Amino acid sequence: MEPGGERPDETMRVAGRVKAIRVHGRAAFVDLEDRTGSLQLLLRSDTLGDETYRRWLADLDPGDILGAEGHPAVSKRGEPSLAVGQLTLLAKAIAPPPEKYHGLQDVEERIRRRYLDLLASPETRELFRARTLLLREMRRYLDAAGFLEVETPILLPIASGAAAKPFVTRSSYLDAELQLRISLELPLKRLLVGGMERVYELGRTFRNEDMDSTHSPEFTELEAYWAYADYHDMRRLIERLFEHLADHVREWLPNSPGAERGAKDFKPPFATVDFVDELERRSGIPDLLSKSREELRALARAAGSTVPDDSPAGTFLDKLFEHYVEPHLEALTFVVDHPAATTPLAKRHRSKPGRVERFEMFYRQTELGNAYTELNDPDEQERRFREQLVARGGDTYAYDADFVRALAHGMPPATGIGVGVDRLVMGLTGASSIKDVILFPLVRPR
RNA sequence: GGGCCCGUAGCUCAGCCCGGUAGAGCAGGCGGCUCUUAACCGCAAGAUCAGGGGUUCGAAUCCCCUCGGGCCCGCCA
Repeated sequence: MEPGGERPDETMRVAGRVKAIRVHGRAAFVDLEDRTGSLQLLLRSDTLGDETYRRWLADLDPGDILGAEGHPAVSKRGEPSLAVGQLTLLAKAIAPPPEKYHGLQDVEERIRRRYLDLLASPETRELFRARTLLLREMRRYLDAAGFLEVETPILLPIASGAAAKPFVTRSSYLDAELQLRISLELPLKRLLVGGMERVYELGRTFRNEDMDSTHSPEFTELEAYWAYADYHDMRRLIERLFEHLADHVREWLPNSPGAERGAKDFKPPFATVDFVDELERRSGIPDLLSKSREELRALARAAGSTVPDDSPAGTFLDKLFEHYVEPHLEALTFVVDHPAATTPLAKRHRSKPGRVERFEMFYRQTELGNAYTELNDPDEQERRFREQLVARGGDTYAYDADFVRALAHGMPPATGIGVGVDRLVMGLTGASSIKDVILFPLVRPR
């Protein structure tokens, strides 16, 4: 069609939100936007009748949701348009939208009133769409690998499977305290005992800790458990998943420099460092595995840690690692074969004494996930839980007696992994705060 | 929990150092304009300057406290 042209024989109907109104006396342009994009409506006094034209414009505000019917046309400046014959107000915007050019800038308002952020910012809409697609792709990938998605309890008598403070609530009916889960691990391993050989859960986990750019009190975790496989198998599975997601994110966020970098960084091969060797190298401290709890505590203190004196030995090793090694883990790195004292749920290493078969993934100084060859010996599991209990201070792995009883019935040798999904989405999209990838992050009530 | 920074109209910002009683753009109102796309032109309106207290003849501005947020540290798989 030529500029100024119109097809009076064709009729089109559209609906969307008014983004901008430009009135020129007896003609007006209205930008209408929906999920597929933006279309210019052309309203003219001469075709609509002056009274109708004036009444419609008088009632029209940015943010209104309209239905429009008319003929395809091209404006004199060449913009594809709809020459409107009928206009229907579908919803009135009483409150104004954010500033039309700068959008919503205030960080707090963008989080507290996410609907306005989404309304004003296509980038925000695209990011959250990408998040959903990434989660869908993780499910597809695991489903195709023969894993079964399951749902396990969020409300539990004792939250265990990790060292963290739980949220506490109550059941009126049971007249009993309940805790919100801090991990998915123990229920999923019970399913291995029950003969479900490949399971995963993708769901919300809760930890009653401080919030910052990489910690949210409720966050999304992926955990997968795989019978008759070990942590080498798991590493191959997760590396292929990362590569798969990296290929997709570039396509879903084609204009995002953050996603461009993420896609590149999540392509294998990835660096590998041995937990103990790397810590000894970076810190200059020899023979870490032969140190007593008291010696480790003194070393952690010297490195500036303030965790309680009666924390378990593994906590001090973790603190030393966080202080000496983590700051160097910029590129995606697999840290492997941790000291046994740090990890009560992992199986002892087949050849390295004092170690477990474990890997952790780090990207930009932040842990993305954690995997083991799972401990399946009930007697040793009980001992390892009890080692945690000698320490009274700090957070420890809560003793879950029924879990030990379940292991006594035989859990197949298996590997398992936990992934911080919000952090993975951050890494793949280049987001710098966990709040940027959670639609409605927890904020202090006003 | 500690340190630093921020909070001015519905939105985006200026004014704060150096105290003199709040200014613009967008949105909203009124008027003009038949080709704009961050439309434009004119007029009028819109602000307990986050809240409270203090210093001062006078506080958005200086000081203290509180609330909310951001960043760093601590704590946290």
